[in-house]
Amino acid sequence: MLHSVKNYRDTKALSEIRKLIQDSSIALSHAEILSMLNGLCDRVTVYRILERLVKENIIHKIINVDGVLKFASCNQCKQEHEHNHIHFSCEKCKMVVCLNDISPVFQMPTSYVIKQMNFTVAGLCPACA
Amino acid sequence: MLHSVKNYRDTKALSEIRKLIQDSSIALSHAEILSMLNGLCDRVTVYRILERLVKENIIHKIINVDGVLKFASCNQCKQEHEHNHIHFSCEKCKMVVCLNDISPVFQMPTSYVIKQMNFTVAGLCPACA
DNA sequence: TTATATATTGCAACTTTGTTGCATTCAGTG
DNA sequence: CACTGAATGCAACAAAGTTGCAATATATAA
Repeated sequence: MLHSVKNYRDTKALSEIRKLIQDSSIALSHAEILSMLNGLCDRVTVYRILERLVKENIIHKIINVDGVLKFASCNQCKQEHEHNHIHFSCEKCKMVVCLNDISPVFQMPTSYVIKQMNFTVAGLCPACA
Repeated sequence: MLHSVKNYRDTKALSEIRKLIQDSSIALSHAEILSMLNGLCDRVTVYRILERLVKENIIHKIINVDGVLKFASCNQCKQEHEHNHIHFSCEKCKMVVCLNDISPVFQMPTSYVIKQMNFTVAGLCPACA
């Protein structure tokens, strides 16, 4: 796991949110995390912790088809942060999952500088199909 | 161009918004469209017209990396509505453009039912690079 | 263990974005 | 011209996200 650069401190809210995301097989939204925390901390704190974890490359941000932000852990990421896999967003149960093994192949014009990618396929997940 | 199914009516706001999107080389957000209209109609009307135009397959919806919705015309779409091209989202000038010629290739597990796709690559556009 | 510096939090207030209900207005038809 | 209902504006609301600041808690040194 990549290490903190700054003097980050270990708090109950931080470790709990980190655990929630790491233990989840699907990506979680801010609202979902907040309710799972059961009042452990404030709404604003969740925003700030998620922001930190993204910055630290411990979790990554996914936008589902409804425009809702979801967060998932970066287990599959090696040294380099790799996000060029596909995310699947179920239209029925709203779950979002990383399909880490599937990397789309495409050719960008050289005039563009690529920094990040967000590939989302939406439809029905195996459970809802 | 695909035709309206319902008894839609031609209003100033509708034609103006349609023209704005059609004439723009980049995708526009609700906020951008609203300010370009210069008070021609209400905020809510813009939402409703955009919703209609998407439903009519005249424009399509893109989610940029910041989670902001953008709208672009469907010029490149043939009979069938095709959205499996890449969208580029510039981190600096925030512009979003459809790269209609670039279709990523990938293989999904058969257990998933695919209904729509959203491929966004972010970084620096040719002008900002 | 205690003291200290500062990272983190909670709260309040605010902005932005999007939605809904309803009375009014306006486009299209006979 | 009159009529029907689609479209609009307005107000009120809800959800999502941000910011400033005082209070609190964590890591480190003493």
